[in-house]
Amino acid sequence: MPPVDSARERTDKHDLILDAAIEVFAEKGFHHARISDIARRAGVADGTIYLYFRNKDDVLLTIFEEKMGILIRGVRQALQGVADPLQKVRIFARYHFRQVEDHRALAEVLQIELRLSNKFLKEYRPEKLWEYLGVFADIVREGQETGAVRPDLDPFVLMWAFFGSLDELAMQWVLAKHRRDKFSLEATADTVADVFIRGMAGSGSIELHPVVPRTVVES
Amino acid sequence: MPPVDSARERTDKHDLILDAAIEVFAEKGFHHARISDIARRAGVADGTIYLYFRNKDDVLLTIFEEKMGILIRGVRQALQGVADPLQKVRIFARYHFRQVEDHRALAEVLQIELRLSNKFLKEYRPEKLWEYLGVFADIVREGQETGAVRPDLDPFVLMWAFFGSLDELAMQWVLAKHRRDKFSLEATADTVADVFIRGMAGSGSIELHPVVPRTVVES
Amino acid sequence: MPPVDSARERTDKHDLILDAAIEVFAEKGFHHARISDIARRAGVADGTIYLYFRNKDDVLLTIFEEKMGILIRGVRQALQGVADPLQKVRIFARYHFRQVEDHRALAEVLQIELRLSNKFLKEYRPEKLWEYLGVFADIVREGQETGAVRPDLDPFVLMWAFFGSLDELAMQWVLAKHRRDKFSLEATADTVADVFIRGMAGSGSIELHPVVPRTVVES
Amino acid sequence: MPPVDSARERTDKHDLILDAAIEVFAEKGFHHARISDIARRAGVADGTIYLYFRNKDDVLLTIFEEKMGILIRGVRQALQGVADPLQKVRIFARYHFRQVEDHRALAEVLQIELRLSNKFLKEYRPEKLWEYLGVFADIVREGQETGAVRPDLDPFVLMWAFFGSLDELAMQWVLAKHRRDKFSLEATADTVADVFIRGMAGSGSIELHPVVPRTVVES
DNA sequence: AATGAATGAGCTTTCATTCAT
DNA sequence: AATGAATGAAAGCTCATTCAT
Repeated sequence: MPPVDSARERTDKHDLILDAAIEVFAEKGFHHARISDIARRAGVADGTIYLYFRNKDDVLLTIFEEKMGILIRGVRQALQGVADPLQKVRIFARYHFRQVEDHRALAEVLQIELRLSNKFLKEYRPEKLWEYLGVFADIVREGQETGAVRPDLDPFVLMWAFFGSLDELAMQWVLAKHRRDKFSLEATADTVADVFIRGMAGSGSIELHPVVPRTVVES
Repeated sequence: MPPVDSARERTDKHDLILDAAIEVFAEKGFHHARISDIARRAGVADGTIYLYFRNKDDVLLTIFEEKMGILIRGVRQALQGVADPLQKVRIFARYHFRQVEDHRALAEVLQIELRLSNKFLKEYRPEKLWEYLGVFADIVREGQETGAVRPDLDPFVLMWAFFGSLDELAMQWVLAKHRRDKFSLEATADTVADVFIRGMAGSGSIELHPVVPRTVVES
Repeated sequence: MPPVDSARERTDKHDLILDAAIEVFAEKGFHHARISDIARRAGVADGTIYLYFRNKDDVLLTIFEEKMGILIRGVRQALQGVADPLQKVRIFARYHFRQVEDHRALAEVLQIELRLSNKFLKEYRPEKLWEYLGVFADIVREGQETGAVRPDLDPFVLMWAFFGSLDELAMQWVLAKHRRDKFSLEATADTVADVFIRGMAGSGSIELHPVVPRTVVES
Repeated sequence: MPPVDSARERTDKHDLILDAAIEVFAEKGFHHARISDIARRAGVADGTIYLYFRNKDDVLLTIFEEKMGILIRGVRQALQGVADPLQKVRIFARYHFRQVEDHRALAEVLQIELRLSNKFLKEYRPEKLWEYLGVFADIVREGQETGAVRPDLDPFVLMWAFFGSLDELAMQWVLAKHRRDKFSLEATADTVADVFIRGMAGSGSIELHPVVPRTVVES
């Protein structure tokens, strides 16, 4: 993920609080993090947090919204100038894991703590996530138009399957911190990309594996 | 999923409480479910729950342990007699989604509520999950020995990638209940299986294995 | 007011808490009384209060409800066997002030603290108060039927005027505790009764003061 | 009530704030009214209020002090030129209720919100109220000197009894706004006056004083 | 084994008030 | 005089857990 605030004043309370919250959430977990912990870390009073955010949930959700925005801009930029859809898949995977690796605390919050929030999972519509994944879905659709991607694959299903793989591996990588068995995210990115690229590829692109007709499966 | 415990009486307090808990957790969420809710639903006193479980977390974890045990036995049985590793992948996917579809309340608890428990994500070692996924990792290893699966793929990475796909799609399917846009898990199983089978397959291996009819899975 | 619990166990938590609350409310005021103050005084845990009452307001309202019930039964009993409506007015006044005098803490709560509760003044319908005052309104109506009370007086207005007088004097007597100028409630009862009896009396009963026709006033 | 402050500019912050406060207190209640609400309504900054008033309580108390001052001057003026003490009682009652009727928001604040303030009831000495009621007590004493009022009545007791009646009825009238059963304060004034006049009158005094037409009061 | 009344720790949020500008 | 961003104290209520019966 790109630097959160490349050249702005560090005293802006909004950012100050969010950055403190990311650290505290990553350390203690959302549920166990007290507002006063965040306030102390940010160097402001408890009440100040409520001048910038509605409540504790809002702090978490804002982290999600703002950081996802950055993520979306980042992945679009990384894909710029790349023509081959399958190549884009690899870039997407690498980009995703790179962000996780470069922003561990943030990744931990996004990967784990966000999911601990009832509000997030059940009430909130994570449109920013959909937008992020929409970038991938567009790659699929584009590939299907050029014949690079098999036309029988549902972009919606493929999108969640791809994200599920990235997300689960990122989760395991983050959790590995608490255990002792870290693994390389970089190699993982290529493995996942390889599998999906071969799995998605249209007949014209990977000659070795003819497509099994879908109807057979559904017999 | 098979009957939870075919050989034992259904009035056994242990099972009575777990079944009540699954319903309550699915309805109100783990956090908002009160012990007294579970007790009332199970027809026992609050204190009785503590005769069978250490605490609220333990109830959730026990659901996980016991249900995963059933899942593991079930998937092994579904794979029995199947020789082709790639075919096994398809069966695994179908089996997984079939369980989600047939046990919605349980799936909701396993998919969503389980992740709301700090204990589960950070402190607990979900060995039953590893055992379940180990079945898949073994398929990969086996396939690599016979040449059906590309030897350059890390079974560990592949395992989490595959599970991530299944899990994320199951999550979206469960969450779709709260929204209005359900989709077919059956077709989804085949799409995911297709992508992974092609992605994993060693050269020239795909044509060899005709699809096993679905009835086998459901036996 | 009659003894709250003439011959019952003092360990009943409900009464224990209410009695403690009356004392604490009288001492510190409703707003400044903390639930933990009441709990400590009653010798129970904070949470126990919530087993018997919905919240702090409910404790105050229950005091009102229960004590007013006793007050109503008491005033009815005091009026039993008295035939003359004007005599009943005197008995009502004396009874009211006697209760205030005998139950200072309770009177203070009912007089002062109850009125500090927004809920009570704006949202709550104090039906028990209406029932208590209804006893007085019935005296008026009865007197109007026998000719003892002027027929042109609205019982509703008279009821609130009479209660206002009693209440304000009781308030001043209670507040006098905080100042230094106590006065006799007994003599006060007779003064108020005298004024209202003469003011209410029909022409047949107090010959000296012919009624000024109401129409003149409204000219 | 006469114009609040005829000789001074209406943009004076002091008055601006008080007028805003009366409205806000009447609408939301003293307790739920926030300083920022008053500030916004008055068109000033929060901090500005503290340049004119010590604190929130002081705002309420100042409303009381200033408005009571006006009330005192008003009632004295209404009584000017009236000789008969019993007639004065009627004028007092009419004047009091007329003020309540003409200044609902203010009446609501004085009737209800003022009593919600602990400070007012327990710590504050409402000398302005005493001065207002002193006008009534003086009427009583004066009447006792001329024989128009029974000499055995304690002016202090009578004063609180009379005020209690007025106040309670005004309270019921104000509260009736929240319910649906308004009643006429005008007729009520005469009823209360009638009762007290007869109740206070010395022998043979009543016939002497014809009722003064209402227009005098409204002059 | 079962009960369920009792416990009491735990924490978000509000808002009157301050004070640097 | 005026501002308004920042402060931080303060407490009601819930509910997992216990334990006497």
